Amino acid sequence: MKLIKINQAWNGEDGCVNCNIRKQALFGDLTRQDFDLLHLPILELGLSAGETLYHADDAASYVYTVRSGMIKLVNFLPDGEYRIVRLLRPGDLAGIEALNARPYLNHAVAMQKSEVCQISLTEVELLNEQTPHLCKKLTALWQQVQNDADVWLGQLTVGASGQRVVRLLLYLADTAGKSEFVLPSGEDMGAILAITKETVSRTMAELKRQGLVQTESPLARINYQGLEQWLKCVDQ
Amino acid sequence: MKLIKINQAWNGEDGCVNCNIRKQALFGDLTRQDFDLLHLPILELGLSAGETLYHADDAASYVYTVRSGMIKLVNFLPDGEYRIVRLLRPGDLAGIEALNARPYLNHAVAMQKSEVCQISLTEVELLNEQTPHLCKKLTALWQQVQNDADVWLGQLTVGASGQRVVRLLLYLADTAGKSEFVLPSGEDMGAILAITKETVSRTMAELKRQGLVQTESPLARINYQGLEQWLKCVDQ
DNA sequence: CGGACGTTTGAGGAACATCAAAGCCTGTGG
DNA sequence: CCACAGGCTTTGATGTTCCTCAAACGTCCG
Repeated sequence: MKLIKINQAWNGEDGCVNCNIRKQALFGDLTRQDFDLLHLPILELGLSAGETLYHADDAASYVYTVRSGMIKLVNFLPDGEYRIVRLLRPGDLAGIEALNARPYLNHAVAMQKSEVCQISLTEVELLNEQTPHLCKKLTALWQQVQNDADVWLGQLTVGASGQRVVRLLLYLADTAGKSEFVLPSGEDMGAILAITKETVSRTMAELKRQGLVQTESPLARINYQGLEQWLKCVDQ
Repeated sequence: MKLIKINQAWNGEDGCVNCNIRKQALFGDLTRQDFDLLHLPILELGLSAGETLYHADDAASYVYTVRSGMIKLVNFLPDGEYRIVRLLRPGDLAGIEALNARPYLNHAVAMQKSEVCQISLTEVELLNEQTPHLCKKLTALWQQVQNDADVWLGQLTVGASGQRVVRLLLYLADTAGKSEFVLPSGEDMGAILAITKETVSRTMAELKRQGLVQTESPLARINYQGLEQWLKCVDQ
C-alpha cells in the first residue's frame, strides 16, 4: 500500500473549516471553537483505482472521510469468493467500526481514483468527550450505514438478475446525483448483486440494445425513468 | 395493534437500575446519577407472535429495547413480497433509526412471544445531552447493526440454498447461545435467505435425514459442529 | 369435527452458473 | 508510433439449481 499524501488538510489553521464537503462529513456540526480542540494534523490521502485503504482485521487507528471517488467495502468468504457489502461516496466515513475499538470489519478498496482524509481515532474520542456536536453527526453517519444495508438487502439481492442490475444502476445514479456516473467493473457489479459477471454482461448488453443505457469508456449514462418503467413492466 | 402493558419498568425508583439485561442494553453504561435525569416512565410491553410493534414510515416517538423473544425487521417490496433484513434479540434496540428524527425504516414484528421496553425519544435525546455515557453505548448498538448487516450480506444471501440454510441455523444458534432455539417458519427463513419456502423445506428435510437437525414443536436442536463440517465439505 | 394455515413432496420448466473461446480495450515497451 | 501482452468483456453451449405450480398431508384452533 503506497498511499500518496496530498497535503495536510488541517494544520492548526483552518483547512477543515473551509472543507467543501464538511457539511456532510464527520466534522459537519463542529463549531469554530470545537476545531480549536483538534491537536493532531489531518492528512489527505490519494488512492488510485484498485488500491487498498485498509484490510479487515487490521488494528485500526484511523477513520477516513471520503472526499472524492468511490470506495468499496469488501468481505471475503472462506472459499475465496468476495462480496461487496457497501459503497462509500464523498461524505461517507470508512472504518466507522473502529470507533468502537474494534478491528476493521472489511477491506476498503478504491474503485476509482479517490481522495480521503485520515482522522486519528484518539482525536475523535477526545473531541467526543469535549463537545456534544460530534455525537449527533456520528449517529447520522451510522444511520446512513443502516440505510444502505437495507437498500442492499431489500433491493439488490432479491429478484431476477435483470431487476438487480437495473436497481443497482438506479442506485448509482441516485448517489451520484445524476444519470451519468462511473460504472463499476462487471465483476464488481456481480459481487454487489450476488450474480456472475457473465450474467451482468448479458443484462447490460440487453439494456444497451433497448437504448436504456449507454456506455463510454468508464462512464455510463442511463435513462432513469426508462429503467424505472422497465422495472414496473417486468415486476407485475 | 393491541400491545399489552405489562408494567412500568421504571417509576422513579430503580426498576431500570436492576434490569437483568441492562448491561447489554441502551442504558447499560449509565450511572445511578444518570438515572436521576430520567423523568418519564418507561413502559414494558408484551407482544404475542405475529404482532406488529411499529410500521415503516410511522412517525416515530419511541425506541424499544428487546427484553425477551425475537423481533423481525421486515421490508416490503413493491410487488408485495417481503424480506427480513434483521433479527433483534434481547438487548437489541428496535427503531434505532428514530434517534435521527426519521420515520421507522421497516416493520417490526414479533416472531415469538416477546417483551420490549418502550423508551421515549425525547428522553434519549435529553439524556444524551446531559451525560456522555449514552453515546458510547449507542455507538456500540449501531455497530451491532452494521455487524449483522455484514453477516446477512456476506453469508446469508450468497451461495447455494443449502449453505444459506445451514449458515442461518448456525447464526441462530450463535445468537441464542445454545444449539437449541425457536425455529422460524419456513416462509420467514425463506424471507431471510431470499429463497422459497419449498426449498427451505427440502433442505431441512435433508438435514434431518442426516441427523444434523432435530425439530420438536417450535424448537430445533442442531449438531453445531456437524453443520460446520457439512459447510466445509460442500464448499471446496 | 371441520376449517385454515403451514409443511411436505413431486414434476416440469425457466433462469442462472459454469466452462470455454473469441473479441476488445489499455497500457507498456520496443 | 506501433505491436503485443494482459485483463476485462462479450458471446455461446451446456448443465444444474432452484422456482413455480399443484396436490396431499399434518397441525393448531375455533
